[in-house]
Amino acid sequence: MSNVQTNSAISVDCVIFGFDGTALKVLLVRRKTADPLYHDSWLKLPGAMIRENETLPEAAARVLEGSTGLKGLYLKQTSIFSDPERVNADELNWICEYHGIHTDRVVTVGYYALVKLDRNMTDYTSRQGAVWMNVDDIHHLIMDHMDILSDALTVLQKEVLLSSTAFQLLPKKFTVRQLQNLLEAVFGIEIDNRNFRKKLFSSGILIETDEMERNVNHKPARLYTLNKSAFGKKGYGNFRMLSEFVNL
Amino acid sequence: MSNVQTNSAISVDCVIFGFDGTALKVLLVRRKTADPLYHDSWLKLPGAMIRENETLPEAAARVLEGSTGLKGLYLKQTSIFSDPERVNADELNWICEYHGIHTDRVVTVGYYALVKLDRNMTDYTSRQGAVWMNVDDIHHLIMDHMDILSDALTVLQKEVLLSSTAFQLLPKKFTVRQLQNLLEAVFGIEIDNRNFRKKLFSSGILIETDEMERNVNHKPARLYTLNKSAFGKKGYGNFRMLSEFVNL
DNA sequence: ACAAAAGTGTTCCTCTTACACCCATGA
DNA sequence: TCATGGGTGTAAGAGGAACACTTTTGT
Repeated sequence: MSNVQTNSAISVDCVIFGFDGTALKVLLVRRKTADPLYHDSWLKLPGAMIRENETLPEAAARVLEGSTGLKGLYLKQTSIFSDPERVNADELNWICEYHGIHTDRVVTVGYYALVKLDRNMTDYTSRQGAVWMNVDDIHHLIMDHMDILSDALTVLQKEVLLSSTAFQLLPKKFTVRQLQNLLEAVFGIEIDNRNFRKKLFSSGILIETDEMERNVNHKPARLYTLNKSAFGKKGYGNFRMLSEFVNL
Repeated sequence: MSNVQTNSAISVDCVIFGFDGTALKVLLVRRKTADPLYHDSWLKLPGAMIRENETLPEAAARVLEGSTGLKGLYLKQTSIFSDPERVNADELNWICEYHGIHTDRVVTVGYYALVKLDRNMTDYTSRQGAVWMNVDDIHHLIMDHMDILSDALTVLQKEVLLSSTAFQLLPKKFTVRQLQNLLEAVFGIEIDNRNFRKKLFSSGILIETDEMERNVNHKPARLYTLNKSAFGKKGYGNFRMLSEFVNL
């Protein structure tokens, strides 16, 4: 009864989704190493080891704050990646050296976060040397980070369908077209603009403001805010879902 | 840079859902201890510590096989419970003693499994001293097992809505009424039988067999099987969802 | 014969779909 | 004045909701 594993290190890796009004992007960082061997596999998801007396969501929030400079962002756990072979010997060495620790095994927990991609955000992240890549253009990441990313995208899609999660990717005041673009980007579909507006307005989930877009070289669009009370709280029953507006 | 936690023990706890044709149940076990102090908090979810060179899904499958005698059951990870305080000092002592290990912290990963509750199953589990309780009747479990259970139920509801997961709870050949009861139990709703049949048959997700129920003291119902190809594979686009048949 | 659940159709009405043009702004 | 995306209505058809009685079996 005692080949029980007690010396695992646990890490978190964050898939930080951003939406710029048109395309869905993910924040990637470069691994810090002098070894030129890793040059073409540098890109990875931001992550960290958990510390003593820290919960996983706390660790993920710490990574998130480090990457974006913001606290209190939307954050949700996806899956755990626990294959004893997920980190090979070289990578384990790198990790132990980099963190100054000794461990036999690293299990990682995926989180995804949603941020509003504006100028402040891109300024901050580029100062850190991080990059926002279009989800569709990411094909290789180190270790099993592609798996973590795909998994997060699947979870995001389900969350978006069944809750008001999508609005975490939009500014407080947004246009109908931004919401439509977001759903089109997340699901890779096309939506009829007229019918979309009809359903959306009659559903009561949007509150009209008296503000308009500014500095666009076309007719400015009206800005709306989300009517949170039109969504249910928890559990089901009188539960409104964004899937009402999407045909998959 | 080195208050990094490296001596966590990782456990899995399984929420094993079963459906008997009418109600949704969960398999609970009693903690093995001589201490009478724990008498009224004995019930818990079946679980185990992970072993070296074992992935978490493997550990969960091991627990599942131990509890039900069956291999290859549907199994899905839900969340991680990582609060350093989730296991108090007494409980940590009990765990270390029971498993013959030393550790400072136990992080647990929730899994849920779906089983078909038939006579063989209940015979097996009652021989083990485990009990199948109605989901609605479970109010207290040890440690944070209630949280793990609630979380699993929420994930189950989402899965059932967006996939063919529900059929894992039914026998290969089932009646329309069993499927209806299942959806009613999982979501706590009522469904109009005539309209349900109409939608179901026209959707093409059921294949009619030429078998009937036996030994029921009313008109025997026809048995159907699931037409798996009517559901999409992965991702979205031409994706059929059970939510088509449910109004929340 | 009785009890218990299976199985079956129709009507009304709502909601979905498909589709094309004018409008307001910045350059 | 031109280019760009914002914003609007209607008609035809499909699909959803509500609703009650007959059938088949075991006891």
